[in-house]
Amino acid sequence: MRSKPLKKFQYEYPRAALTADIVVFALDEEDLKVMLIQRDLKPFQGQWALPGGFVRVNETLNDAARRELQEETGLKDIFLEQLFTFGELERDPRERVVSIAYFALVTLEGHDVKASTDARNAAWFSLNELPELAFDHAAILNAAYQRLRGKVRYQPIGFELLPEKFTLSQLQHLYEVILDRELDKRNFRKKVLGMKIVQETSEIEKDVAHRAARLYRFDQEAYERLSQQGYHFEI
Amino acid sequence: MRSKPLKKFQYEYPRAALTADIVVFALDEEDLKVMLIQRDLKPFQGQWALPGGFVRVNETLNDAARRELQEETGLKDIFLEQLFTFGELERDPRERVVSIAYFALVTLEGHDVKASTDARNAAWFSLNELPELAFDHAAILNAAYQRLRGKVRYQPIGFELLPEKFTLSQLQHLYEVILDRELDKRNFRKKVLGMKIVQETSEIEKDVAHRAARLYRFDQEAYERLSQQGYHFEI
DNA sequence: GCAAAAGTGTTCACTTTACACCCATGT
DNA sequence: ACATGGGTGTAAAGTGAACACTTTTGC
Repeated sequence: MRSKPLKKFQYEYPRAALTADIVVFALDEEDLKVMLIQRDLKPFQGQWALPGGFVRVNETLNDAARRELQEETGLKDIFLEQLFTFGELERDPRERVVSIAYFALVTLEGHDVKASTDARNAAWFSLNELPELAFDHAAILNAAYQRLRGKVRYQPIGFELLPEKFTLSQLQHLYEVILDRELDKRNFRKKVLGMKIVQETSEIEKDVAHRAARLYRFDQEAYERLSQQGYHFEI
Repeated sequence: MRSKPLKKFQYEYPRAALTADIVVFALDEEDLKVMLIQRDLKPFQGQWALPGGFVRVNETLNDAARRELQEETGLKDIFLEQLFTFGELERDPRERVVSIAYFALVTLEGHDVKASTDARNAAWFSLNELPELAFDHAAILNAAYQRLRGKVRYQPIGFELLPEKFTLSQLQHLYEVILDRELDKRNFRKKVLGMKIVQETSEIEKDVAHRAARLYRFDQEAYERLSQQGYHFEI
């Protein structure tokens, strides 16, 4: 075993270490999933934890979150938003660590986790079947879920969980899973189409054993135009 | 000039310094105010800035925010909530500093800033007449204002800006100032009284040159009871 | 032809908005 | 008596919720 490198960075007062941890949500046919990684180092070796790691002194918090996410799970170019900063004293048994938590949304299609080189320890877990988590990551995950539930109703972020083209039933299912209640099909469609922020495409679903549904796409520009006019998205 | 103390705290990698900065809002007869302090040290010496300072390695982020606030402004026991963490690289010209920003609400009555010992540099500023601010504090302040505007509509935090007993006109004025639009008196009163979370007291306003208004108080318990029953506050 | 999901309107209850006058008090 | 804000109701419009059947497609 080699000796530790020389500790070269000295300060007048002790300093906390800074980490970024990311709660990545995705949606499959069944329910909401979260990405977890299995730790191969102490502490909590072998336990599941949120992807994340130390913030470097010359990178922004956002950059750190994106870098760690890509290194540990292969995910990149996804929706990412700062969530909350966790700073309890005993979060990490080794020393004082303050963590800036992020939450991220991703479509399962086209973001193959297994394709990533260093992701042999990464896996999706259903929110209902979570393993025990390292550190205070259960609390972070919970905060992220609450945020998602709150935010999805008045900001059009749900689309980040769907492929570019989707059916209205998929969209409805998304809201039903996240809000954990059933929605009325006719009222839902009326509302969504009335908002004028989803665009009908000329395509329909493929390979389904029943009538194929029309595909729509989220119209970001229309949304921004309406937003500026004081329009208020709400489901 | 004495020499710097020995730098005793050493780490394997360089670390950012951590600060907590607080945006304190209050309301007077006219409009929304923010508490600022005039810096007596470099950098930005003499310029106005948000109250705040370094987080100690063995105190939580909340504790740091409360401590700094009391040290610099004398304010204590007030509504305080984490806002956002600012981590751009060049926020502070000296070195990498990550700041956890808080926003706070306070009643002007009973929180006399001048009574505080170390607050000779603290003052309230109207949001419309802000001086140039140090660091990225203008951005922090703006984020706090947006948060206040968003949050006040669906959480009963506005009461934190009023004295314990208040008139419905004061409450309406509060929403008009924060949301920056006029509200209809009859509709406002109907809505607020219909929510059953303000309690009529037997008292009335004093020393006004017109008919004295009835005083009400916010009923926290009723609010929590209703919240648990799925009730959703909204103005 | 049957299973499975797509697609489509109307009614009723409730909520939101607009609006104007008399009342109580202090000076 | 007058100036100042306090306090009150109603009607019209708009929004949200409940509800069931026909259509299309693959097997």
